[in-house]
Amino acid sequence: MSAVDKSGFFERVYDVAAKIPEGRVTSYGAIAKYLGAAKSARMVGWAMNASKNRDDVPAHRVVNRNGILTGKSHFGGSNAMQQLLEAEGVQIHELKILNFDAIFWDPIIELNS
DNA sequence: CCTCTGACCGACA
DNA sequence: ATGTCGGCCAGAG
Repeated sequence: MSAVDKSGFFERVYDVAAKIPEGRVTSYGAIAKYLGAAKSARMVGWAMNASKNRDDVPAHRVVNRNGILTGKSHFGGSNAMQQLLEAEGVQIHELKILNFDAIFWDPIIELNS
């Protein structure tokens, strides 16, 4: 199996986030739970912060469990995060994903099938 | 080396 | 239903 080569929490987060299909979104807790550390959801978000060094990690597709673009503030200061998601066909209203339940991409389900 | 904080989530009162 | 607290890992001062 690929990935998990670098014994690091961040590397695993990058690996999962990089597999998020276009037009789909997931939550920090979902990734953390998939990694077996649901309580480390904060760390996932923080890993996203470091993901700025990784071009393969679409942090804009990762939101909180409310479907709100919490990390938007970290996305360069503007609503670039929402713009990116809308560009992929994700309907958002005031940083809130409308059909969040419909486009939600769960790594536990998708990667486990 | 020690301390604090951080893009969250779930439990409890 | 609303507010508060703990927890997890890693990096910066």
